Amino acid sequence: MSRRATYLDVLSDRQKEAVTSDPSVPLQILAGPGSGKTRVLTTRIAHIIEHHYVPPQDICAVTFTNKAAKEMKDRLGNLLGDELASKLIMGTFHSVCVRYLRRFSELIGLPKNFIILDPDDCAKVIKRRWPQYAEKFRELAQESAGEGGGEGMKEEDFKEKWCLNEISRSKAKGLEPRAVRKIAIEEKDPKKALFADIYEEYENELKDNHSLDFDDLLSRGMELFKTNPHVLFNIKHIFIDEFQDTNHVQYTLAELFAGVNKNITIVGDPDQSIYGWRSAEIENLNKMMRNFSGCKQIFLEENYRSTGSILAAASAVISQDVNRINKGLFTNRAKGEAVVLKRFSNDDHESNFIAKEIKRLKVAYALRWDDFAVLLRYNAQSRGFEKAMQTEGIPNRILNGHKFFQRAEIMLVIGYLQLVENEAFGSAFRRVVNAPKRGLGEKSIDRIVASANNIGASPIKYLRQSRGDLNTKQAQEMKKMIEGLDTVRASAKSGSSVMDLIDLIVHVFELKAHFMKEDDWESRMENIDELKTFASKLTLKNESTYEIPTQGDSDDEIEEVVMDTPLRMFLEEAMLSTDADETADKDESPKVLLSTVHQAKGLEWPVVFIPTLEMDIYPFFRSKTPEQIDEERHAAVVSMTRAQALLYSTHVESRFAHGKSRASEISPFLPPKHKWRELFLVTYPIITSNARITMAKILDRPEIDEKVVLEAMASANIPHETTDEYYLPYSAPTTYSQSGGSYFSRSNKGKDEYALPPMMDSFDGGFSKASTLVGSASTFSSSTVSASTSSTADRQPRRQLPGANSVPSSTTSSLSTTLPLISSSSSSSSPSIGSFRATSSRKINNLSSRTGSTPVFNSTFKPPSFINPPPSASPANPTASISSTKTASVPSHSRSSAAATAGGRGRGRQNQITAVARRRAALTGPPRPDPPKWAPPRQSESDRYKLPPMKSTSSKSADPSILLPDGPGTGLDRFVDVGSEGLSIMKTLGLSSSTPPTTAASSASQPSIRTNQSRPQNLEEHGQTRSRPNRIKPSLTPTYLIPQPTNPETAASIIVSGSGPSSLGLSTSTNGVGIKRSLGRSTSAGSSGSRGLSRSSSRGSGTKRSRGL
DNA sequence: ACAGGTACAATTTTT
DNA sequence: TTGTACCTGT
Ligand SMILES: Nc1ncnc2c1ncn2[C@@H]1O[C@H](COP(=O)(O)OP(=O)(O)OP(=O)(O)O)[C@@H](O)[C@H]1O
Repeated sequence: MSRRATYLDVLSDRQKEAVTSDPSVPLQILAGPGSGKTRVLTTRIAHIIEHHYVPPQDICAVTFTNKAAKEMKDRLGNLLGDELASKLIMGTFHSVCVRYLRRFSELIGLPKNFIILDPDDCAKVIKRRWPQYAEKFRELAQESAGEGGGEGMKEEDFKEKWCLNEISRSKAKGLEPRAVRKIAIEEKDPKKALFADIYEEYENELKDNHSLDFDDLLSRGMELFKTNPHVLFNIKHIFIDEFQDTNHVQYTLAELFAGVNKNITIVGDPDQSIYGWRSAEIENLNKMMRNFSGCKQIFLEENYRSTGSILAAASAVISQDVNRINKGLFTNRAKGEAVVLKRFSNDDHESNFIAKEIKRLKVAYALRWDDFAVLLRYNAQSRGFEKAMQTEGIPNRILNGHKFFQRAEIMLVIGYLQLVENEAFGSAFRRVVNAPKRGLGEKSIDRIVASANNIGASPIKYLRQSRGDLNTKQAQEMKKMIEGLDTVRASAKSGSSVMDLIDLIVHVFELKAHFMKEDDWESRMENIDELKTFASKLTLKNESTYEIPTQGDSDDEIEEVVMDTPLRMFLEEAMLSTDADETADKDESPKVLLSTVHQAKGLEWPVVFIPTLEMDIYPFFRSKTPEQIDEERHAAVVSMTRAQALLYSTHVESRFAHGKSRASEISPFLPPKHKWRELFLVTYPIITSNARITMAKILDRPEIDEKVVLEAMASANIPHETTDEYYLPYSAPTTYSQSGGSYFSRSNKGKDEYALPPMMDSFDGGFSKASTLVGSASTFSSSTVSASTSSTADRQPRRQLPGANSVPSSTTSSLSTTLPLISSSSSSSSPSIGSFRATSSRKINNLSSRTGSTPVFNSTFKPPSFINPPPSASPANPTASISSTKTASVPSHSRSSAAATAGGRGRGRQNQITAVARRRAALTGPPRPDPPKWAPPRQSESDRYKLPPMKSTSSKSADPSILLPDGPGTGLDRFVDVGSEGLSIMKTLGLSSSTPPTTAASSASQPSIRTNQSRPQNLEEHGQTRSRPNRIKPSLTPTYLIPQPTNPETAASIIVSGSGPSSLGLSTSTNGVGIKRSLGRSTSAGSSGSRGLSRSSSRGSGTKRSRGL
């Protein structure tokens, strides 16, 4: 009783009505963002369990993402207790379907151990046959051209991607190949007919493969429930969140779950539909009204999430959609701070602004890193922002889909696991069979598969009984591989954990040796460690997972245990999870989130940044139809309405892409300028104590202690009021004020005129002089950073990297790779740290086999001795030892003809840039420390700011207190986020807080940890030079295998105990292998892990690299 | 079979 | 600028 009162108490009357509405009446809750839909849904579930005595295992709740499912489970746990909550059948449509399919596979003729196909594997199915298809298409096109038709038969529209999408769309609509063919014949559409063939072949291959793709999970699920409705015998009620984004099959599933009783509750918002591109149909809302007679609708109108200002701005955007029914959303919250709409001259300034502003706001409002989110239109946009945050030392996390699982090394290990689970899974066979190299090329593989098909067996089964036409060596290798698989399978049967299986696979198939043929093997091994961590977290999670109730007696139970083997669960989860970090521990160090709008749906943050509010991004340039444009607008509005207290939107005049700067216009979604005055602040916001009070209220947090905040701001040098100069990259605020003064003041005077910030680039004629000054200032800043590092080095020679000063310029690029970016363990979450292109993205000659971390250098290229000190040289000096380990990755350059090769090319380029930098220095040049060559501004960047750096800047660069925020004058506490932790780290390391940057920099030196092919090169260049003494990144030991706890519980406890930024020590302890091991593991699990996870090169690793492997 | 070089292409959203 | 598909030579 009292409990019920409790949960109803926190609801509005309307919400209460929704919660307590008769469960037997179908219910639609339609409401705008932040109106508490999800809260109502959750509470309603609890209510029905508590008040209507429906057992939780009889309730199914479907969300759109795993994240949302987790969130809901947590909230339910709070309402009902974890035990009850965990019994609910809850998850995404996909994951729920998998559970059922697994359980009842035999009912629809599915093998029990079917494998979920990775999208990359799906693509390969099509790709493999593409030449055929393309040929056929050309024939068809010619024919139809002859007949005068030919429209819609353009070859450029017929691509693999299109086919894959089309397959997906067909499945989402519930169309099988036969149905498509029928339509094609009716419509006399040759293209569609060809597609039907392709589709059919695709389906056949999947079937032979014992595999299902994502869409199959839904459509086969639908098939199961249609043909065997009794498997849903117990379902008493289904709840669906974000209903506006369901597609046809999902709608059907909803109906099937609702069953004859039609007990269904859905929530949705037509204005937030953003998944039309994957066949979501808003129409489903109406369809539901039609198909569920007596369906009740409840509208919620009050927004509880955001301030008045944010809501007003969002309304101004959404109301441009004229066809929309206005839902009259309102809020009783305070108006709050104005929404900031800021324009910058280019993308660099935009991202710098965001990074710096996050730092400022965090202190000024006493927030945590995870109170901030930067919401993007598409994933690739994260780079620039990641880089900026990196530079500012902001711990961040990128939500990236399940890219981690697409990395070549991960797919390889998973491939072996898949074959252990189900050796008929041909995609895994193809992936794995020649990695490590077994002397089989594509031709041989095709032959094996073909022969196997002929006798109707899987390739492995075929190979077990016949050596086909393989040569002796190949046949031997195959035998060995199959024996290896059998070994692992036996281990799996005997109950080994997935972690152990992974270790076994790495061992049995000698994957490490395989990886070590390439110079980025360390990061690959790290990623495999990460996969193990993922596996261990999963084991824990699965213990609290719901079971699908079955009719009949309990001997099923035994079967069930066999069914849900850890391996099977792992493979499932690995395919379905969007983010390896999803299972992240709650107490993991907080991070700023970089995410796409789509993944941010349903979530909220105190502070949200929306960059790139520009034409061709919002709406995306490929959006053509009004529906598509509307959806783009929805995306923009969804972003805006994620914000609780502060919303910043930015756009730029010129964006850098594909090596070129392109002019960019503001998004047409923004309201007309005359409305800006009431909606936006176009200048930098001043942070007042009033604002702090409002913030606390909105967030429902304790009042912020003014005194504490003011002190923090003072000590971190954070102004209440800022100007452009404050946001200049890398600079201390005073650096440019003199030169830029008049210019800035002008900009600041511009009242509500949308004044161009001074950081314009040179093509703006009007301000050319000033902008030149400033532009050059910021240009120079990159070199300034270099200078700062080296000047620090000059001041603290004993701490610097051995030999750093004497680096011959021609080899500095190598050195760069030995200088890792400094960062705290928390900031290490960002994927880029410590990795570098030289080894990551260039394909490099295989060196003769290397052992351990001792690099083997080609005789023609001798690295300077300091690069490669013998490991023994350094026990007392971590720096040296670490750089030595790093060196293992460097020898990319160790090739005979440096200039001709990839590595050589890379170096050449760097030298070129260096030359530019030096020339510039010479031009402007009051003497300043020789700019270290490992941090040259990227060429294009320099091009963008046409002029050489200002003298004043360069002279300032000599002033350590300005250039080195952490210098003796400023103190560590400047970077508040690290604070005591950083200090204690320093102390642990025996360094005083006044230790200059380089010290920490070098002590934190570390090998490349995760290699990210897609990361811009200058990222690490800047990162490395940007000294961050108080951020210490744990170093990961590259060479030896980190022992894994065998039992998941141990593993978990280690992870927990080691989580958080305190996983340091590592950075310095050289010989403390023992420590490193345990801590290193935990580090990997916690922060540094997510780094590699979150960023993996889009395709680079997944596809291209797979060849290398 | 495999490695290296060159020309070219192209930039979304996800389970 | 970066990633990759294709072509070449060993
Ligand atoms: N009655 C209420 N009183 C106070 N706060 C509320 C109330 N209802 C919801 N909230 C809060 O408002 C915020 C938004 O709620 P919720 O996420 O449920 O909204 P939503 O409608 O699902 O939003 P969206 O459509 O954007 O996903 C949450 O922080 C929630 O705790």
